[in-house]
Amino acid sequence: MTTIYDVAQTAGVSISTVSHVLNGTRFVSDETKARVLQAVDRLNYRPSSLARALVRQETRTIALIVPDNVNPFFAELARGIEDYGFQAGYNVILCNSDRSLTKEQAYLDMLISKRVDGLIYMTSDIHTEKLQPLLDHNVRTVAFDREYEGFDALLLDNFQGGYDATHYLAELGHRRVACIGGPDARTRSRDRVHGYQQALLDAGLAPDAALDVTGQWTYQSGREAASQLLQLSSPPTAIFACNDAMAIGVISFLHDRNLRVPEDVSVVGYDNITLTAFSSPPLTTMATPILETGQCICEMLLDRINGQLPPEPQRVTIRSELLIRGSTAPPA
Amino acid sequence: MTTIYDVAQTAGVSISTVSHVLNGTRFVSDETKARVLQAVDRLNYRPSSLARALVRQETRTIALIVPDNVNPFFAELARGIEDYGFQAGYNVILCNSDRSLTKEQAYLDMLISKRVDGLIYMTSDIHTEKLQPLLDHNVRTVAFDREYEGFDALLLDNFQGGYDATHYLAELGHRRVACIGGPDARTRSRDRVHGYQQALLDAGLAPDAALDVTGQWTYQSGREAASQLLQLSSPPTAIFACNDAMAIGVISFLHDRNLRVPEDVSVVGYDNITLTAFSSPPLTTMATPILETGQCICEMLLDRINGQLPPEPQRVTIRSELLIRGSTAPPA
DNA sequence: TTGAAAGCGCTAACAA
DNA sequence: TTGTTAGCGCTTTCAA
Repeated sequence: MTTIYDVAQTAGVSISTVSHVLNGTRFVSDETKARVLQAVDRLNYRPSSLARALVRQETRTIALIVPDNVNPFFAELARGIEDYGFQAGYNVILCNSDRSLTKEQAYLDMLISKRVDGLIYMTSDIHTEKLQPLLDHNVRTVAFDREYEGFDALLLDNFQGGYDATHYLAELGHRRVACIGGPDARTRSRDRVHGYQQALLDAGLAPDAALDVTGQWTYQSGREAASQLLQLSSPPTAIFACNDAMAIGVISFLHDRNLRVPEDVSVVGYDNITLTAFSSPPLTTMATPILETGQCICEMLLDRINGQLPPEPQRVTIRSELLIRGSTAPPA
Repeated sequence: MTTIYDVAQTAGVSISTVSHVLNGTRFVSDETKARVLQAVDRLNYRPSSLARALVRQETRTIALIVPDNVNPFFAELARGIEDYGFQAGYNVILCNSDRSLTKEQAYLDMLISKRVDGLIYMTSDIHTEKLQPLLDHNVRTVAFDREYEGFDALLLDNFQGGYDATHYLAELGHRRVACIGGPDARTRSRDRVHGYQQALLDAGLAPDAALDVTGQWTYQSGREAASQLLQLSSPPTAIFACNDAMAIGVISFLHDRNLRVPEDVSVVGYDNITLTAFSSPPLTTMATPILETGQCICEMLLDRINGQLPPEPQRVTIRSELLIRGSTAPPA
């Protein structure tokens, strides 16, 4: 491996000169500069970010912890983050937690040791104390759709989204509106269900616990929830799934049962992942600007890292808006 | 930031002792060991992988370059890679190339500088000479679905897959079978189209250039290709899309046009991404064990890094097999 | 306009 | 059974 010493030697200068021409950190005569550059080229020299990071105390690497990068929502978010990071000269380490505390803990330890400059944290209900080491070790962290004391956060307006989706369905004339929530009872995403419940109340519709079911955010769990819902003696005419994947699962199940969407049952999703424009029928959903959200999170993190943010933790909330497509209609 | 010196000091030992108890690299008396561990704990010490990497000449970090991590196929592959890497103690840096040579080049440079131990390369037709620096700088590389001289590769049996899909359609009785290929004319994935063509020939079906169209691997391009195909004076009764996303796009278009799948048109995809089990109807596809393939690639890379592979470049080929679901039937 | 040298936080060879 | 010390490959202060 060729080092800065090799370059210095073949260029006939000192290593500090090489360093300075490479970083543009002080004036170097054109002639010496040329000799250095030529040596760099001839030796095919690539400076070691490792050594640099050790002295500069910054790695220009950030990490992203998601439950599962296959989930299209997180995939798109990751994409936005990676895009923003790339143009700013940062690399991103991808970590899947599977919502397992053990895996998260293992990753946290690895990442601190690797001295990542920052972390974007999207996942389970970790106890705040588990995050303490991040603070101690100077790993700037922004949380997504979660609030931890002392940490920046990018939030979603889940209550409003759940409310709007349900309100729309009620306006269409549906009186039996079901909701498929996520598994976690205490997280912010639960607010989508709360918004649903409130909208029902406001529309003068009696809440029915049987219509309020739970999924696992996956296609498959959407199918299962739909199955459960349709076994009811008085099944819903509209289903609001708290994310798009489950909504797609619902449509899949209805298709199997020869029920038509939206003629027999209306379906609304949440997030507006790319796929929803291409489902059959295209899905009405609470559209979130996912890519932009990813970029926004990364921007917040890099701003924090580079000291452009006020010392107190920041909170930014992103709203979703109803996007009407082919999966919804008035009840028959 | 607390260092190994701090730990040594509070434990009243030398730094080499600290290093050795942390790495288990030489015998240390139980008593000293306990003191060290206690100090580590009290100071909340995390060794710097950076410093370690500098002396050990290994970072335990690998990188993955994909065209786009949102594409479900690459997302699932990435997942398999990340899984395998994690359990082996490696982190993975995610890079999206958008099939842009410029971006790839920029990433290659960053990654070499970061001294990643290895790279998994899934993307465009880069000229082999662009990869030369990887060899020079000791970045072990395995290519996916591409062959570069001097590099390990994990390949897909694209010809056979294209053949099998088409053969199945012909057997069902279809005589007008269309194919939607990928954009790149010279890549291995093109073999799916070649397999299609051969199967047509073998079935005694006349090739028709109008039935052999091109997409961009995306949902949207699948829609567009379907639109083009259905404008034909004699449209196909079956469509083989060279990946699942395009197949989903085709179904989406047919749904818009009130054409039934499979009654009016049969559709076959390729890859078996998770989604295909939940489309309406579920998609018949050439199933590839995507997750396992990802793991297999990562295993190959780590084996190469750790010197468990023979010096000559390895080639492994993965076959896909027909998975019949609801999107195919005999022609009306 | 450039160079010498200290130091970033570790590992591991050598010594005791 | 443990300690001393020379690097790993850079950046940056101080000096010239």
